[in-house]
Parts: sequence; structure tokens; C-alpha cells
Amino acid sequence: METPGSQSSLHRANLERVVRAVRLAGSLTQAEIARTTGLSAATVSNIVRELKDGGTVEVTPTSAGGRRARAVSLSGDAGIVIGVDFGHTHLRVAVGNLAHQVLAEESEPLDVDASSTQGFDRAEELVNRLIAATGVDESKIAGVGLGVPGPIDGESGTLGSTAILPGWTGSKPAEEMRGRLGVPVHVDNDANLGALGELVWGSGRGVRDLAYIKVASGVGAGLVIDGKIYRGPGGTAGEIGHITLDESGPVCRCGNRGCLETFAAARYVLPLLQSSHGTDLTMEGVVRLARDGDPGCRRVIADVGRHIGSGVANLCNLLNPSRVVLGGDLAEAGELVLGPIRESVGRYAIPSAARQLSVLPGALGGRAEVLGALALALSEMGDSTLLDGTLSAATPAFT
Amino acid sequence: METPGSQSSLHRANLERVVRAVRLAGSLTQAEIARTTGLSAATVSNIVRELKDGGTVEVTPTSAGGRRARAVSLSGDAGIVIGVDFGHTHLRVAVGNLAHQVLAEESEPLDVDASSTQGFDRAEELVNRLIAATGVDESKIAGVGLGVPGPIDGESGTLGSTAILPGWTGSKPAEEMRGRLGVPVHVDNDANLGALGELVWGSGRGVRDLAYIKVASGVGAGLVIDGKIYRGPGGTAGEIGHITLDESGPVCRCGNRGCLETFAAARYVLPLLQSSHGTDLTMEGVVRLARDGDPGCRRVIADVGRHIGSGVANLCNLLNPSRVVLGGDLAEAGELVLGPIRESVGRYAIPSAARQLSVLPGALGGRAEVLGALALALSEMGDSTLLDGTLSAATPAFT
DNA sequence: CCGTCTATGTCCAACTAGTGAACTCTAAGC
DNA sequence: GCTTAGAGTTCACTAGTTGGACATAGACGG
Repeated sequence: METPGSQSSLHRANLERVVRAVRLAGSLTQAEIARTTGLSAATVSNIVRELKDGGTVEVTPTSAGGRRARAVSLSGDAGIVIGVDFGHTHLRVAVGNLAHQVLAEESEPLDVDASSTQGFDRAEELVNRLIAATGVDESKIAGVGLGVPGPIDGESGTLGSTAILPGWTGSKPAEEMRGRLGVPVHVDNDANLGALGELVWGSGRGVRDLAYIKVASGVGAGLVIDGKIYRGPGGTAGEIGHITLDESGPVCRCGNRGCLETFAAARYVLPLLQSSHGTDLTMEGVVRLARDGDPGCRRVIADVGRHIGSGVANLCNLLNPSRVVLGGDLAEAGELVLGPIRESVGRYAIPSAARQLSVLPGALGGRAEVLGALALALSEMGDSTLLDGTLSAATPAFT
Repeated sequence: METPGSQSSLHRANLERVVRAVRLAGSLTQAEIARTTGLSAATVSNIVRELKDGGTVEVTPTSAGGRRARAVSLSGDAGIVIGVDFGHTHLRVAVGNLAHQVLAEESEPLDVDASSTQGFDRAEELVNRLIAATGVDESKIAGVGLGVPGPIDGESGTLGSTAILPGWTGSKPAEEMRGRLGVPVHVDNDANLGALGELVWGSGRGVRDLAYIKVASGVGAGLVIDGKIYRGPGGTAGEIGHITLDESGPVCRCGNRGCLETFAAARYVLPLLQSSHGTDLTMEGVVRLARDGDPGCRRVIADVGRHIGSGVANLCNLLNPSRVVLGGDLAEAGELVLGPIRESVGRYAIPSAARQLSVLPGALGGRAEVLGALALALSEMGDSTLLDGTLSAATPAFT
């Protein structure tokens, strides 16, 4: 860290290499570590001892001078990460460890009109409750990922104007939560986190580039390019909801006309069904009715799918992701909405780009965002954090 | 290389670090190298000696035991790279050195109907001529970047169907050229190379994310994300020309209707002016007439700009690049086309994304692609190639 | 014109960290 | 019970970086 490019940094890199290998495999013997990392057995021996002393790693079977295959695995309590997701109506929290396991997860309703302060209070409470429930040491928290349903200004960390949580505009969620929990907090918007969540734990496993389309009260997309969230220089990448589909279409809340959102988002779609199906319909309800065979709801969902497909076709021509994952309430409609999407993509995207695109429903449902927040905390932390001793009570008092 | 993660690799990394620092600064003293790289003066001393012996670096003023500030710079003949660009009607070749300087550049007309073999023959000839002209040693060629006006299949390196160079479909340009020149050849399509060229030498300097829009007989975009060409998993990213603007618009050669290309590309636009301005009009001619005040041409160009702006607005919403550079013949029209583009972007893109977007004309004109090819050769080579001794006749006979 | 001062580059001894080879240990197979 | 093979450790060695001592040369001031 101090001296970039000199033995100590090499050593650090090798430590990380070992940790990464162990994490990916879950559990390895030293010999296997040596093979997968390319390091010599002797080096691995030293590194494993160092990590074991530091507490980041556990050596399972024998403890003394045993010989046969001692499995090395990340010690469960080396550090934990927390994901917090503020949704339109929910607050969700998940606790995970550095081995990418989710230890606990819980959600509770959140009043939309609540002030941001109340929201953060509730979040802090729920985090503490979950930590207590899992029985881990609070000091082991390595980082927090935070999802908010609105645009975040990259530099200042300020939450931009969002019609979803009216009282929250201008607040600085990362700062707030850091103040309460005393650990690094990383924020991003829900679409980006959903993308990351599906990539790591859901329908995007095995892919490096993914677009996560979330249809709820608005329409947004989270882009993951080469395994990392792509935010764009201004932090507003992925605004698929405001692609223009029809220059003379309905006026959108963004001020333009005929945005994809005006054909697909709940706030514009639900009114279409009000005269026939009553006024207190939700997107969830429409999906349920459609699955039960209601023709009107089916038609509306298919139309929404077609329009989303047009947007995805544009996305596909421009970005050519290998996978598109549909999230939000609408994903529950399954083929009722995916079919029309695929059809539209097939029609409007150039064939070579469309051919190798797979459009899948999200596998995580409403959990995608919290899990993405967890993944964000893990990735922002980097593997090095757990080697710094700040976590694992390593570096005994010799300074 | 053999042993990833062990002193020799550290040494390699440090060699590269020094080379990179020198390249970026052009010329540095050892003390400055030590400061910018963070390495110790002793290490720098050793590394510089090694590089000097290897021939990759030159030490300028004194040669013996002098003390005051000996400038270290990349030796001009440590290696050269070559860029080759096959355009619609041109063949362009540029020769550059590892210090990112262009040593020679030349273009000649190329018959569209020529076979690919003839084209490669001509390219080989021109490359040899330029090498002879610059007086560098042919064995110093480190790599070649090759631009072709059509889609390249990433895996096989096969040129896809392209209406621009009819006889070339199915050829493997990289293989062909490698066979002739005997050095690594990297291919990409002209839009991607144009993007890279403008990024490194033109209107994109200082930016990390850029979209280069090339309007010629077709409309394509090259995307650079975080300093690297983004091709997408299928290699077809950037197909902005086939974004659908009007579902019931004219039929496009891609089979869809109302693609951006049908409103902006030469093949669709020129016919509009045939009855009034004659049949042998070129895009260049239209631009010239427009600049001279011809109202019909001005109108057509403005309309093209508006449509391109719609496409850019979509691009902007989805990807949020910090800069869009317009290339191709159309760029010569300057504000006549940029104005309408900006206007359209302002209208159709979400404000937060549009606000920080700058739309600029290309600074390199028709040279963007060759220079991009040069840059591709440099970047694909990586800094390490010139440390391998394969180039610089290092590693004297002691094995 | 000369001494002093300072920054530059080089040399050397010390130290860090990885490696191959030898060695110890265990469990399995005969 | 003996052998064998794989696992992990120890040790001497080597590669490579570092801090400090040293030589050098130009700038500055007298």
C-alpha cells in the first residue's frame, strides 16, 4: 500500500490471491491452493499460517502436525457484510459473510411518507436485530451496501429528485448510515443493485455482461459490464425508461413524450384497467389476474412486453449484452411478458445481436436488490480489506 | 509469466511501470521516474540500466559518470507499430513508434470491386513502402492494427457480410496480413477504430468514455468505455444505425423498418436530392453545397442531424457517455449538423444525462481510423511486448 | 576563480519473500 | 507390518527491492 510495486505489495497480492481462490472454491487443501494459484507449496504454507493467525481463514480437520489433507476455508466470522435496500414500500436487510453466504435476511414494510431520518432509524434497528440474531460480533462488520430507489449523484452521494420517496430528496444516505453504523457504506440505485444481485446469485450467474430491467412504478435498467456495475461518467446510465418510442406519445414525468415508461410503468398502465377492473389494482394484482386467465390483463401485459422489447432491442443494438434479466413485479408474469419481449427484440434488433441474447426472468424476485447491496459491499471492500487487520484483530500491538 | 505472483513477475511489473511512466511523460530523469512510480532510486537505476541494455530506452545527455539530470526516453527505434485502414474507397497506412508518435502516413484510392487478395497485396506494398521511407528496420515491427469496414466475428476473425466491400465477405483479414507481414495483427471495424483514434489523438483526449458516430454509406458507432473498445459479448455493440426511430418508416437493408440509418445514411439521403441536384451527388458534395448556402442541402443535413440526435439521445440515456464524437464525411458540415443533433439530444434525452454530454466533430477527419488502428496495435501489444526482448534484440546469446 | 551546497545517479550491505529439495508425517493398499 | 503416495513443513538459496553511503557535477555566492 505504501510502497506500490515492491515485495510487501507482492506479498499482499499473494495473500489476496489465496483468499480469492479459497473463496471461489469454498474450501481447498493447501496443495490445491498451490495448484490453482500457481504459487509453490512452501509459499502457500507460509501464507496459510499467516492468514490462520490473522483469523481470516480456518483449517478444518487436524490442528497439530497432521498430514492428510487439511481443508482451508474462510472462517465464517472473519467479517460480515450488510446489504440494505430501501424499496418503494419495503425495507430489506441481509447479512452475509465474506464467503458469499447469506446468513440472515429480513424485510419489513416501510411507510412511503416517512421521513428519511425515520427510514434510516428503522434500517439501523433492523440491521442490529439481524446481527443479534445471527450472533456475530458487531465489530466484524466490514462494509454496508445500500440501495435507494432513485438517482444518486456520484460525487456528493446526494439522492436526486425521486417521486418515489418524496421526503428523501437531497439526503445523503451513505453518510447517514455510516454515521449510524460506523463502517464504510456504499450506495447505488436499486436497478444497478438488482443487476449485481442477479449476476452474482440469480439468473446472471456465469455471464459477465448483463442488463437488469426493473419494471415497477418506473422503468429502469441496471447495467453490468465485465462484472462491474456500469454507471456511466455522469452516473445516469441505464435510463431505459426514457427512451423515446413514440414522439407523439403520452407525456412522461420526465417532460418528454412517448418514453418507454409511459407504455410500461405501473403508473401509466394501471389506469388502463381502472374502468373495467376497479381502481385499487396493483401491478401484482394485474399479474395474478393475467395468470388466472383474465384476457384484459393478459392483453395489457403483452402490450407492455412488446414495448419493453422495443427498448431492449435498442439496448441490444447499442450494447449487445449477453443476457437481459427482467425484474420487478412484472417478472412474475413469466412467459406472458417474456414472450412478447422476445418477439419485439427479434423484430427490432439486428439479427446477429438478437440471436445470442437470452431474456430471462429474475431468479431472486424482490430479494435481488438486497443481495445486490450485499454484493456491492463485498466488491467495494475488495479482498484486501479482510487482510488489513482492521477487521480480524490481526496485527498485534507491536507498533 | 511462467510464475504468476513471484519476484520475477514483480520485476516485470516494475519494468512495465517504468516504461509506462516514461511513455506518458515523454522524457523523465531517473529521479523523476522514482518519484512518479514510487520505486526507490536504486531500483530505478537498475531498471533503467536493464532497459538501456535491452534497447528499449535511451539515455540522452551524458554517457559516462555525469550527474546532472540524464533524461530517459523511449528509444525511437525500439519498435514500431503499423495501422492499416481499409475504407470504402481508400486504403490508408500509418507507421508509428512506441512513444505514440506517428512517423509516416499515406493513403491511396482502393477499387471497391477489387478482390480481398488484391486489397491485401496493395496494403502490404504500401506498408513496405512507408517502412522504407521512414528508414526503420523491418524486424522492429511490433504489431499491426487493421481496420475493416464491416463486422468482424470475434472468435474466428472472419469478416461478416458487408455490402461495402462485396468480394471480401468470409475473408480473414488478420490471418491474411499476418501471413504477409509475419507479425501479430489485430482487426476491428472502422467505427471502433475511429473511436479509439479520436480518443487517443483527437477530440476525445482526456475522456475515458466516448461514442464515435460514423455516418457514411451506413451509420455505425464505436464505443470506448473506460479507455477500452467495448465490443459487447457478441462483438456487435454500437449498432446505432439500426435503432428503430419509426416503426412504419422506410425498409432498411437490415430488414427492419425506420432504422436510424434510413434517415441518415448516404444511401438513403442522397436520393432525396437527386431530382433537384442531379444524380452524381456524394455526401461530400452535399456538405460542400450546404456550407455554400444551398437551402435544400442545408435542410437535408439538418434533418439528418435531428435523426442522429434521436439515436444519440437513446445512446445517452442508456450509456451516458461523456462525449460523442461525430466522424465520417458528415462531420465536415460542422454546426450545420451538430446544432440539430444537440437540439434533438436536448429534447429526447433525460436532462441529467444530456447536460454533461458534449457533442463534438471529429478532429482527425478521415485519419481517425488509421490512427485508431495504430492505437489498437499499441494497446493490444501492451507495454510488456517491448520488454520481452523479442523486439529489441535484447537477451544476448547467453542461453 | 574557487569553495560550498544540493540534487542526481550508483554501489553496497541488509532485508523481504518466494522456491526447490529434502524431510516428516499420515492413511491406504498389499 | 511394510511400502507407497500424497500433504505439509523446514531449510538453504536466490531474486529483487531498499536505505544509506558515496561520488559527481552544475549552480550559486563570495
